[in-house]
Amino acid sequence: MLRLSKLTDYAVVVLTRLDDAAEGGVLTAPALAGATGLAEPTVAKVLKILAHAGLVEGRRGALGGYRLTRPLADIPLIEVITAMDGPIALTACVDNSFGVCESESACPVRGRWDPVNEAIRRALTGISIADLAGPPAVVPHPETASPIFAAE
Amino acid sequence: MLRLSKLTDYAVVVLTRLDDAAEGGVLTAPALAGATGLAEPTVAKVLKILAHAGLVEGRRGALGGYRLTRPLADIPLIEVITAMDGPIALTACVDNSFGVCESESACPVRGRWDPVNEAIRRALTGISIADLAGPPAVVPHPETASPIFAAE
DNA sequence: TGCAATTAGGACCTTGAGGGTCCGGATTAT
DNA sequence: ATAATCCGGACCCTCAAGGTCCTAATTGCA
Repeated sequence: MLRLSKLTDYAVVVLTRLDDAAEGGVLTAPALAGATGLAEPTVAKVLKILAHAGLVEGRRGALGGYRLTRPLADIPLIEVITAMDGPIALTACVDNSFGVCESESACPVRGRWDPVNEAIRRALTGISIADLAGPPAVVPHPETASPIFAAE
Repeated sequence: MLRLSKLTDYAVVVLTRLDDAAEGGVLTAPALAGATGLAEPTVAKVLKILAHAGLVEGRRGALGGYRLTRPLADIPLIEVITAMDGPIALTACVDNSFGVCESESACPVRGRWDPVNEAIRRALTGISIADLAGPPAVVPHPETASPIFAAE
C-alpha cells in the first residue's frame, strides 16, 4: 500500500521525544522506551540505526545515552526514511539493476520510473521532522518548500 | 524501501501494451502475456483488478478481450497505484484507525502524517501513464502539472 | 581496581502480506 | 454444441519486515 516501515514511524516518534525531553542532554534507550510506550529492544534498534546514519549520537557507559546531532527542523523527512527503509525506489528497475529484469527488452517503461521517484523525493525533502512534531497543523514551510501543499 | 508492489509495475506495463497494440480493439490476456513477457495467470490477475477499478473493460466469450476505457494520458499514476496497492497511507495511524494504536496517548505525531500522504498523492496525481510510456523523456506536463519536476 | 550502566553489533526466529498459480462458473461467437 | 474467453475466488509459498536476545566494547563511580 505504498507504506513505509514501522521502524521509520518509530524513528520519527523517538526523534521527537528525544528533542522535547532533552534540550542538549542525553536520554537512555530505556528512558525513551518508557516515554514513547514502545518496547525497549525495538527502541534500541531504532536508535542504533539512527546513530549509524548520523542523526543521533550515542555515548556509552554509565551516564550514557543518545542525543540529537541537529535540531529537528534541520532533518528532512526523507533522511529518516532513507536511513530506516533504505533509498527510495518504487520499483526494482531503477538504475543499478540492469540485467536482472528478464522482460527488459520488451519493457516499454524502461527507466521511466526515475522521474516518479524524483518527484516523491522532492515532496519528502520539503518536510522536516519538526513539521511532523510541532504544534502548527498545516503548511510547514510556506516560502522555502516546494508548493506541494498548495490549496486543492 | 517505500516501494510499490510488483503488481502495480506489471499494471503499468500491461496498460501501455494495451494502448499501443490495440487502437480501439481488444487484446486477450494470453496475447498480452506474450507481448509483455509476463506469465499468463499473472497478467490475467492484473487485468481483473484493473477491470474492477474501471481502467480497462473486459469482454467475455470468443473474440473477447480487454480494452482501455480511457486514453493513457487521462489515467493518473495514482489511480493505478490505488487500484493495485490500495489507498496511499504511509503509516497505520491515518484517520480511520483510531484506537488501534496503543501508544496513541503518548504519540507526539498523532495525525501528523496526513499532510505527508497528501503531498505524495499530489505528486503522483500529476503524472499520467502516458508520461511513463511515451517517448519524451522528462517534464510530462510543463504547464498543467504541479511543478514537481522543476529543475534541481 | 572492580562493578554497574549503557551503547554497539550482530544472530536469530517468527509472522504476515505480497506474489503467483489454479479451478470452476458465466458468457459469447461460430 | 463447442470452443474461447473473462470472472470470481481459493490456495500455497516465499521472503523480508518486525521483534527479541546475546555478547562484546566503553565509561563513570565507589
